[in-house]
Amino acid sequence: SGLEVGSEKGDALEREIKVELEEKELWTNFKELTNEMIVTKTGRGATPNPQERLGETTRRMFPVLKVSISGLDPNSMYSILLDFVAADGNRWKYVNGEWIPGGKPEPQSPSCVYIHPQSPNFGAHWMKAAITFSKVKLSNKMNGGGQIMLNSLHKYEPRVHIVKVGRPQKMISSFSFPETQFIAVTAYQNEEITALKIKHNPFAKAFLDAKERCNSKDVL
Amino acid sequence: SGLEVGSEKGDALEREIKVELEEKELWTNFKELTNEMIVTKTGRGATPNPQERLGETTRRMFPVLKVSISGLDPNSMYSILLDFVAADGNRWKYVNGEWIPGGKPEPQSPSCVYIHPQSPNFGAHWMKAAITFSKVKLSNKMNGGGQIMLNSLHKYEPRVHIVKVGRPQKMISSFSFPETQFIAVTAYQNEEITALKIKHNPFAKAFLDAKERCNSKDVL
DNA sequence: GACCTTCTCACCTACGTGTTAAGC
DNA sequence: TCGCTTAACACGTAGGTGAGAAGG
Repeated sequence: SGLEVGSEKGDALEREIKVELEEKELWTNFKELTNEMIVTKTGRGATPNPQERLGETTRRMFPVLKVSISGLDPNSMYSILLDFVAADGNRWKYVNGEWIPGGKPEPQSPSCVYIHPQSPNFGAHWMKAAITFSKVKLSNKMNGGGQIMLNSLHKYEPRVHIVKVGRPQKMISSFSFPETQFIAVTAYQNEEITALKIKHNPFAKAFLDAKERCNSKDVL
Repeated sequence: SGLEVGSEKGDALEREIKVELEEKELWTNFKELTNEMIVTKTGRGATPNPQERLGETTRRMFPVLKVSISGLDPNSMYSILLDFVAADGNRWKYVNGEWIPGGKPEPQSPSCVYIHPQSPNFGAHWMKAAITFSKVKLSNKMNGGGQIMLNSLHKYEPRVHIVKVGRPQKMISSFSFPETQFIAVTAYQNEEITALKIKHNPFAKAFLDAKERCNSKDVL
């Protein structure tokens, strides 16, 4: 908060803003296997009629990043931002069931910023419940939309920014979460990651059911 | 803007806020037949498994209320609200293909207020594109959720409020749209209204298809 | 019976999954 | 060939329609 100069009555001079990651255990399960996130191009998923290019369905993150925030001034206005920091200077390869650094990395400019759709809002709003970034979409091509462009086979660490708005001097606090590091991929490399995604993501239920059918066949 | 006392530099002393209804022609088509909107109870729609009472799907409005706003201060913060004013003191009946006033009206307290989900936001945000109230849900029972309770068989007129936030003296401007008047019903009375809803609402496509199948049979 | 409300249903829209085969 | 990316796909989640039968 060193950027903040002066204060009006009603504002605390010094507050300690805290941002805590939710669902740490789930994230840790993924991190132990080296997490992967799918990035797609313009990224339409299912399109029955190829003529209609309406739903630009790029891929979401799974797990979804959720944080709880405390220490804001309830009556001040903030925007909450998310971006992705290159976690190291490497390009990664999956060889013989292992991720190893290799190859020249792409020049890493900082990722675009995703603005939480409830921004801007009062400190009280952001603190009353966990903040969910379920709608952020990851892409490997820049294409104007609200998507975040990442380089495939590079490692990233999600980072949350809290920006105080509505006054000349903008105070920004940033927080990142090592548990949520992942390698961007165009297709899953580690099948244990695939299995863990299917196990926990409701949208992948079709494949969970398929696996259960196989298991019950084995029993019979 | 008579409620506003004093102003800081950068704020216009007097601005004329304008709110214009979008899709006037569609609304007028409905109004000419006397528009109806379905209100349901707690309002679950399709529930494959009756055990799971998750999606509390009360009914939306159709057409959807959309407005464009001008004359706000781009850098000030506003919330946009929607409520429903009793259009008259009557209870209405549909008799022989006609709506006629009759019966004792329910005591009319003003409806709850629906806060546009993008609230609060900058004037610039609200002015850059039409504002859509697609997610407001109408109900005939009060049940805590974000739904708006209306009395069935009473006539209402949607009204939009613009509230300047973040300062002690709150300026409120209100606008209503006679074209959007409707009678709340638990089931459609006028089948011409039903037909018009099916014709224009994509979620009713199933019934549009059914009608087309009938028509092509007639031709054969 | 007449009027109004409630519930269940089939059928859509809209879109988030990993799979698989084809491209490069 | 190999490594990586793309596109079409089947199959889910999630939920918005009016229809029609059942209640009150």
